[in-house]
Amino acid sequence: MELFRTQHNGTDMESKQFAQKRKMVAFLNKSEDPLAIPAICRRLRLSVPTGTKLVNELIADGIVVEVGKMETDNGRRPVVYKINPEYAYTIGVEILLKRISVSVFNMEMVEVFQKKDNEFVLENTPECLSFVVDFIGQCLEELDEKKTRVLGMGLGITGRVNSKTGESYNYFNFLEETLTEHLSSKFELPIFLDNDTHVMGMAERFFGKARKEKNALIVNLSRGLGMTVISNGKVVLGNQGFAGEFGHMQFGESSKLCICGKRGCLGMEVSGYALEENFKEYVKNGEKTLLLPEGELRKVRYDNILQAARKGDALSIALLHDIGFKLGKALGNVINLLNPGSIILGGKFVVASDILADSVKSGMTHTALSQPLRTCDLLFSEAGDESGGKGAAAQVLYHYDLI
Amino acid sequence: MELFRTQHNGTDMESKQFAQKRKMVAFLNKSEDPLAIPAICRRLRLSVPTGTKLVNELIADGIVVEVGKMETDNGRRPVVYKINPEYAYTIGVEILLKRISVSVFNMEMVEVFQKKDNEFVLENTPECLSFVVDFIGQCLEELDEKKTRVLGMGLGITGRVNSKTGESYNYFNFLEETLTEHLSSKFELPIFLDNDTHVMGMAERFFGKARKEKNALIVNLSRGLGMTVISNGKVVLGNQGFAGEFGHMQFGESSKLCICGKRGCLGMEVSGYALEENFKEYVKNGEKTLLLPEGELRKVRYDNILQAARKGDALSIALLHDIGFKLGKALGNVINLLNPGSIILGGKFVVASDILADSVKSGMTHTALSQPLRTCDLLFSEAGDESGGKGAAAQVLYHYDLI
DNA sequence: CGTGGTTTATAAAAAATTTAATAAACTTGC
DNA sequence: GCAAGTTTATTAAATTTTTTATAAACCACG
Repeated sequence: MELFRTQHNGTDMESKQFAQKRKMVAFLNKSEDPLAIPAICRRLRLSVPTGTKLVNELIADGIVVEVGKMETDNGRRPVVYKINPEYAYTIGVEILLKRISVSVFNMEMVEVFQKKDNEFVLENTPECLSFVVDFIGQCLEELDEKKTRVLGMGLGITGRVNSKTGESYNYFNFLEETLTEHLSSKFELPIFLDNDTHVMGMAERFFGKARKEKNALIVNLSRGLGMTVISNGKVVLGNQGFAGEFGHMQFGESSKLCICGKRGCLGMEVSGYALEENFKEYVKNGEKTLLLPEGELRKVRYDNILQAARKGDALSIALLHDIGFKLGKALGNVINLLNPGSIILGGKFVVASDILADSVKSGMTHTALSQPLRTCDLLFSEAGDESGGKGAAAQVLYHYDLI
Repeated sequence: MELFRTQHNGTDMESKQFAQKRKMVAFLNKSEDPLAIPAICRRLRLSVPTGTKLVNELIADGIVVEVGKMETDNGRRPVVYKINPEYAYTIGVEILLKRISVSVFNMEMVEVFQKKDNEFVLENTPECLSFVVDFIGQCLEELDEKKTRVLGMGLGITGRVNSKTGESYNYFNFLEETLTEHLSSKFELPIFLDNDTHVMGMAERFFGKARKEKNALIVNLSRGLGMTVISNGKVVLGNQGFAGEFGHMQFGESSKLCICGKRGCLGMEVSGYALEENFKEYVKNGEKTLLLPEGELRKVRYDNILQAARKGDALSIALLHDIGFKLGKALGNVINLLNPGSIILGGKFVVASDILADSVKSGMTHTALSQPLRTCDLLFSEAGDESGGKGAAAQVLYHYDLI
């Protein structure tokens, strides 16, 4: 832990060795496979004897473990090493409108602890904040001896967030200090904050379908619409961390008033909210659907419409196609601007990926230039609904250059 | 030169020292002010005696020069050092539709040589390519002894370019090899290729108004419309280097057919071309203007309209306002997506910056969210019309991590 | 099944770097 | 104007790192 917790900025021998060890740990943790000492030494420009010395010290500290001997084509087989998966842990907290979850991961990002509350309702009140603090605090208690080996805690919260200052604008904005400062003082851990969409994008970038992609767009299509932009392998946060407000881009033909105060926001036409609204309007106008009469119209949520579409409900499918086409057109514009290698569609809408795929692609051809479009893959996230915690925790590893 | 030309990948002493020297040179060249040995050593985690040794070797190689003693508040004044400005040179070539220019810069980016041909007309023919090759070749001859000290040549060419592979798609696309390969074989120099807009963006990023900005948009508004996106301090090239096709984003209300084969491209409404078209249409419909009857209508170029606007021609001003407003609306969308800290307007339209500023800002408020808009500055490039060479040459320095 | 070729690992010798000590240059305060 | 404090520069001693040499592990080929 000392290796990450303390800052070594001197020019003395100890600082240099700390820096080398940190680079070594970074290299080992970023590598998919265990590494041999000669390979490590080539990368770090170190002689084999010193490399061996440093690795042995890292083993003595419990940071690195020996894995075994590697199969090679010729020559003596090297002993290979990896980061001790139980050396340290990261915490990922997801605070959504109707759910809070706390996940704890080991160095291999295996979830070693999870606790969630699906009854939770996010409100911008001190009571809600102290519930959140208590909830996280309980989880920390349950961690027992692991508690002392936590590198940091990453949070993903709905709403607008300045991930650079650690401020949350929509929720818990009544504090004197920033939300990050508040949580730091409560838990005495390094805290990293971002919005739910960026956190989902991080998960996709580091563990999901954008793992090998240096330029990607990750769309979060659930009740709202957001985007994470990956350029040069890094998440684009922008000047204040507000980047990715895809749902508030003005592409639309509609003139519905958005909560942001503008008309024509894409999110008013492409989102779970829009799906609900459109569905209700069509049904009121006498359109038939498989969904009803099971539930009352006002109780229908976009999740239900997505399920109905999967079951073949014509109205739901038609509405989804419409949304997919509009989304595709908007994405085509972003393709022209950023030339991504792949676009990953995530969020609750992925359950209807079969229905969306064609309409999104069709929309993209309407606006994207053929050259950048040709090499841009449209993929659907396989991360699942509860991957937010992983992305939230990834912020911690990212900060320590371990990912 | 050896320091940059050769690759040192070993773990031996010589490679390590080469790597350290390269880092030292990078640090010195990136610094605005000359640096003292203790400051260098702190950054490179080196003891003062070794730092001194390396600096002395760099001086012996002619790479570094002593500047003098620095004023400090207390203590002995340190001797400060900088890169020898005449140690090496970079070449920047700009190949536009109606101009070719070759500039040579020293390490301080002072132009030590320039040659241009304003009669040049870019055509996708072998003849035009050999003219270009000859033109550059002549410039190299005229460099005399400096010729042996050229780090590399960067080119900015109109049209679509894959800067990663070095291919040019619109011009000189008849070659078996890539344009970069072709030029490399002709000049035996490291060659770096990108389009004119990215090259202009590079100039703005490293020497212009985006110098201290990690997240910026640089708009190239001339006869066409392009953009360079800067995120996390780096130029966003995208998967194939096509990023920045702002002019082909579909925001427009117009349905004019663009050369790309689509309708509604922003460049059909916001560009020098659009300005010309709109002007002609209005004049045909009997609108009055100060510009005519000096020239015939079909000879009017957008440059003339911009000048007329500066002189107070009501029609030209009105048309510019319209373009500015539309541009602002489109930029507002990109603000929502990327949250830039500043937007720099460059290209030929900057002569009318006074007229554009308000209308662009007004357009931006129509689409941009208030939070990201508030901290986004709208600036106008001061780089001037012939700064493309500087940006082209910057590619070389960027490649060697000297900028 | 042994010899030659290849890669890894370890131990002693050689080289390079850091540390510590000292001198030099400069400011401030009395 | 001199002593105390601060920072840079240089030199010699101590430490660390690399180099070299040697052994170990493994494959392929005859």
